[in-house]
Amino acid sequence: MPTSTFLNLPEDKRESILSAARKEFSNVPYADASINKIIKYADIPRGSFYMYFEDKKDLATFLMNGYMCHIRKSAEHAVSNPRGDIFDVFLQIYDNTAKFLSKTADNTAALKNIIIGLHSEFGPPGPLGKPPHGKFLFELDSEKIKSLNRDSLNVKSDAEFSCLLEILSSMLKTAVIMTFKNVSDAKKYRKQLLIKLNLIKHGALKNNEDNL
Amino acid sequence: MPTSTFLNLPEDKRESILSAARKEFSNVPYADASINKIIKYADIPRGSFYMYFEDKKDLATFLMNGYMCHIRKSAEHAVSNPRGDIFDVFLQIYDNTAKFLSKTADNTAALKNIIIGLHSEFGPPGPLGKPPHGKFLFELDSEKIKSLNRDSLNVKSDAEFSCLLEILSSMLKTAVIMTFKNVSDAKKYRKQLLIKLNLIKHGALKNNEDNL
DNA sequence: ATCATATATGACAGGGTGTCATGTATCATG
DNA sequence: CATGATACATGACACCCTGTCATATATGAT
Repeated sequence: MPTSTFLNLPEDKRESILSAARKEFSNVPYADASINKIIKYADIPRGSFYMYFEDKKDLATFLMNGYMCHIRKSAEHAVSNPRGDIFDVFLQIYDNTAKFLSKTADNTAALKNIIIGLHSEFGPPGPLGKPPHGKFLFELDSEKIKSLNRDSLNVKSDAEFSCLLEILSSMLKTAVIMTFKNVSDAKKYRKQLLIKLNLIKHGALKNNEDNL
Repeated sequence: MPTSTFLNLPEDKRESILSAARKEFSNVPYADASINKIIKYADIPRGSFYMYFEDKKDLATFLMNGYMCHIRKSAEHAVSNPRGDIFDVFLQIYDNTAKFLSKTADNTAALKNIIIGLHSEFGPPGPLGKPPHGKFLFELDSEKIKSLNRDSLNVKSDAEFSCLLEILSSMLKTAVIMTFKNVSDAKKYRKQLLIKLNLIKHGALKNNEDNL
């Protein structure tokens, strides 16, 4: 988290710093983005940066959260107010994300690099809601998601349910990351996600009559 | 790939460099491992390193391939000579890996850090056999794996089969990475993999009578 | 008016990477 | 053997980065 000092900065200065950061993160992959460049772009002294942020990851996470705010909210909404089954929830989340991406196509470069960079740093998907260093992307509230209706599911234990969630999470994550890498192929990735969901569906559902 | 110059080095010198590298990779996470340290440990001049390797990743990949040689071979064997269904192949690969890990528990630290580090760099699982920067872990020969018997599977198209493979790959990868992070919990991760395989199995199989 | 507290600043220490000009060995060949 | 080409070795160098800290300045409370 940025310090309160940063958050209390006059808006124009704050924005100019964030803008500089977006510029740098747009230009180069996350690992290569340098604080040096950012402070040059923003024309602030080195010390100030460390007055405001802990390090690069702190800044990047903050930027990402800003970007992802809407997406996350709609994801949480999808979880809290499920229209269909649990599979549909994950598809909905994907759709919301893809929609957001195509809408704000201009400023996506920075987000893309941050997402991909942080995705690497955060490592492979851990237990839901407990990623290594705080929330990332769609590590949804495990309480809410665990309270979802399981009646139609062919899972006998919590362990099985957790595994199912991990599978779904991982599918979603892959689809989202791929979409970030190549927004123009969103349809393709949605299709793949759909296929995957269907594959897992017919194992996770008690009844095997349902199609698509 | 290391240069031929490196490969033609007298064995003791070569080994001492690799040993130095293993030491460094054991000590710190991949991102923090430094060429500087390695050349100090190996007592070779800076220039020599770059005569032998392109960069850190080059060296790390080489080391990993050495480590993974057996595992990969047994994985390929499992693919070429499937005992059971395709799900069993992936389970077999996991078992081989876990076995190898518990056997060579001493020198695993370096391998662990490299695997986890490179896993991050290589990013999320791509299409089988076409990872971003060459083969990593279990990116199996897509030709061989695509020629596996699909009769008992409920997949109608190549696209569906590919998706299934991606799911299985991703499950396996997660299990392996987790096992690397915490070898002592291998049993737990195997159990989870088994549950996941079962979940996907009952959707991917035409007949839904089979248990476990 | 005074003092404590918050904020700003940039020089600095410490570390890292990749390159390159300059050596030194090796080896084929006239 | 002499000579020139080719491969290998070396470490100083240029350049980049990060995080800290002593010092300076503003802010605000008493």
